[in-house]
Amino acid sequence: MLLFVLDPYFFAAERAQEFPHRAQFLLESLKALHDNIAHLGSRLFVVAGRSVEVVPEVARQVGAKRVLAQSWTEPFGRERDRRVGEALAGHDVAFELFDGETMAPPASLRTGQGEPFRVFTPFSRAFAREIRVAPPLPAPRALPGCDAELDTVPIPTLASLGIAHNPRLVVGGERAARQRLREFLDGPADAYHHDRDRMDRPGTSRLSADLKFGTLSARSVWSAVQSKATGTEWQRSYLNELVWREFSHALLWDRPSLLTEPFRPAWQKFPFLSPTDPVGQRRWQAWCDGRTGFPVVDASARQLLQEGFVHNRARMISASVLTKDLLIDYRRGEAHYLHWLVDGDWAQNNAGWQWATGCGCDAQPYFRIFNPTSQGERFDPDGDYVRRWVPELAALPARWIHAPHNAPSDVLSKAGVRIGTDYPAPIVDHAEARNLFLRVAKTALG
DNA sequence: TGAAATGTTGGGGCG
DNA sequence: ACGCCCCAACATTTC
Repeated sequence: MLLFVLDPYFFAAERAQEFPHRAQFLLESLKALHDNIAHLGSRLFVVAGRSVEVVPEVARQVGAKRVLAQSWTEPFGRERDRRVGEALAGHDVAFELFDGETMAPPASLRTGQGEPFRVFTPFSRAFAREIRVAPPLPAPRALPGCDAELDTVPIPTLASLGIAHNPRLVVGGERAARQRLREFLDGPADAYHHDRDRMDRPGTSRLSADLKFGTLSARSVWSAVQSKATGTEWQRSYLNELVWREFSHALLWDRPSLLTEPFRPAWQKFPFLSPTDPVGQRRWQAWCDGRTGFPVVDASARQLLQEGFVHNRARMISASVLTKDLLIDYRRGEAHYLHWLVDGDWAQNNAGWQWATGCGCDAQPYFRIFNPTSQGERFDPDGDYVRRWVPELAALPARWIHAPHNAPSDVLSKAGVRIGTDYPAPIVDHAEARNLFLRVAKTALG
């Protein structure tokens, strides 16, 4: 029989509004799983409660001799797995964990000194040298049934959680995931290496939520890409991103404290603006709402709220602006992203934010500061990404769309944009903010 | 998986 | 023809 536990640790009904997009994706995926296995001779049993209590209880009720589960690698999932195993052992039930969240177990690779890697490039070399990614297992042809009367719950509806359905999210479930993979491989894949940074093009695979929830395993994606091509540039480039994902999971596995503390100790006392600082509050609100006056940043903020997804390049630019231009603690941005992202994953999200801030493992140096205008001009050259998410700027020509406050007044009036009324002036002057950050960082980081 | 400041070079306008 | 200057284009250094 197939059991899914709605554990309040990651799915508390009364707190589901804190992760509305992931709740939607998860429930859709559960429903799809339920429907997809109907012909296998059993069904999906959903129970609610703490895994450490309900799993042994279900095992007792059905007389199970063994329980199989995929391990979770982030700290609390890991602890949960440990406790469930302990509880089951007390009932003489075998507990077999298998890996699947990552392509190789997160502690697989070590440096010559036996230490966890701190730098991506050597990690990726070791991965290429030592890891043979196993092809995914075939789907089961049948599932053993279950006669016991179990205390199951129906798959919750979004409405019962007080969440409105968002039609703009990627659709959950394995079938939808496989279709996304197919569309990527048949479409933008072979231009991936040069289109992946283009915020205005559908150049990426959009599989992040599938990888997070397991509607597609990283191994499935790896194998599909491997069998599609050999030695091409797009393939190398894409597989490299999967190795980055692997690296991020490994980092958190070895250093659970990363969820609360920066990797680089020098950053622990970095003088970000206090959450109670009125200037900081204004900046924070503007960044969240998408009205900083930096079009790409505002586009990404609105895409996040509406689609639960942000293009990776836009994530990096927005993180750079929040931490460096606005001097706001990366952990607040990290939490905001985790709230809204459909692909919100503790390991990936944390690694991304620490990297962009410059406080992480193998992060970019603190003085590498993105210019939101020139980034926009480079990676959204026609301005279509901005036009899509910041419609009040849609009539501006590409020449000015990334710096509307600098546009000549006749251009602005022709486009129907009044700076300060229809669209804000930049909340900070980037050049000044950059200099200030460099000074602050130099002092704080030595 | 930066950007800005600074340095170098070379073409062309001009006295 | 020549030197001078300007500046674009590119390279290097710095943060």
